[in-house]
Amino acid sequence: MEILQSLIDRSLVYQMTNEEKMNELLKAGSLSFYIGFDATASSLHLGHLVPLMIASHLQKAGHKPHILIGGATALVGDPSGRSTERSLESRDTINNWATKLQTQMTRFLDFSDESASGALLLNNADWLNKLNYITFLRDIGKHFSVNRMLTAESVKQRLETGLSFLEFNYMLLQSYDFLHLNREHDCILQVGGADQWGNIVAGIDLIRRKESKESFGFTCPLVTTSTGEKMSKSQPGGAIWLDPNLTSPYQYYQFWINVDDRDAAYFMKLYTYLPVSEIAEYEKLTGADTRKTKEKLAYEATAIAHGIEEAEKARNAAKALFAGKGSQQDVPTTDIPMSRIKEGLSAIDLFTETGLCPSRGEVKRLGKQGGLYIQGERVSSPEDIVTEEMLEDNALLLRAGKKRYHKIQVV
RNA sequence: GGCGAGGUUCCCGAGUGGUCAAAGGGGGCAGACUGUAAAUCUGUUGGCGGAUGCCUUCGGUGGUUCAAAUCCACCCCUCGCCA
Repeated sequence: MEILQSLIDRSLVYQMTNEEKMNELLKAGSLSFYIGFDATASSLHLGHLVPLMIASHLQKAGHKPHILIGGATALVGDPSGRSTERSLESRDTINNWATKLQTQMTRFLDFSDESASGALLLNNADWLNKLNYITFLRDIGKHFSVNRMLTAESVKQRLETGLSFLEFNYMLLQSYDFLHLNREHDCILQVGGADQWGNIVAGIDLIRRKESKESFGFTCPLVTTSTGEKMSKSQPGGAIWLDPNLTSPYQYYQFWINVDDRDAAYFMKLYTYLPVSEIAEYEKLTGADTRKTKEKLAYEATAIAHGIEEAEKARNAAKALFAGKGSQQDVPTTDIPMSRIKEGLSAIDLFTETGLCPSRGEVKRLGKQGGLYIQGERVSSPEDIVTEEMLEDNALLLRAGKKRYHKIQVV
């Protein structure tokens, strides 16, 4: 199977330059490609997943990924696909974030030195921060036509709401990154999200002008759910992060198992390594059977992001809670000393302490609406003290709403 | 630099001295119905507190007033037109 075709089959490709030639190159042998991620938060989130998966597929096919952490470009902020200017963070913060992102990526890519296709991590701060403004303008800036930049879709949109020169420069910096990687690492392919098209093409042009060499690019679709939501930060209940401290593996699993029916098989293609032929079988499932697809999807996706062990736990917990099968040992748990129970803790205390509810007011509201449960019993007065008699195996199972669970283990 | 418009709670957007924790919509959350789905209907949507109480919020800082998101001064930022 040709790698390019298999990416297309998985709906991972949106647009590309010179498909025929790129396909030949990808078949001919190992090539170097690059994908950039700006360090704009301390963790990657769902919106970063597709590019990571593409990098992973390409690596498995023998190509060498260069993962660019935009330590410098994050200081500028890419206007593409954004309606407002990004807030400016300090350099220290961004460096700190960049380090964290690096570790998360190791789940998706092999960074070992031994293999010829071992992924390389680079931070564009290493070369961009050294640039001299005048030199840069003369060497690089002169190759960019403002007239043409103004016609770029990403810029056009921002012309309505405003765009500062800082952001307007982003395209030049990203193009320069590509040029740099082309020179230093022989990168001839850049992969990015659909909103990166303009930046990628600009880089290809720059390489042609400066090096008289051909390079390539392709973009992946900006994934949206069937209900039109972006797969980035605005999911129900907040962003889904890859950092287990921000989004636990259990929550991560729950996100996937709760996707819309219409997205289940599609997401399988995008976010797992399951062969397309196998996914085709899942696509045949309809109605309630779609749950099987989602269970598989959730398990696979969690295994990729958090490892098999965590995926197993998340699955066990889900089975125990929602299907009543197996033990509840893997359900997210908080330990509480017996002394505190004896002192008297109310549902309000327990639900806020476990993070099931953000505030005491929220607990009361939930109670009023009938969404509070302890040991499967609806709690109507959250102020009531929880008694020792309610414990079962020294544990309490809390539930907020239909599907948010947390266990209290008394020690 | 000049002139004009504007910065409101998660988002959009109303609100021009008390009745404003702030209309309406979106989103979120909850209940019912289900398959931990969708659609639909209903409720709810700043924090704390044992009721009519207090605290934080309407770009920032000061001020006027018994009382300010609403008035005044200065500042910051955005947009448009002009230069």
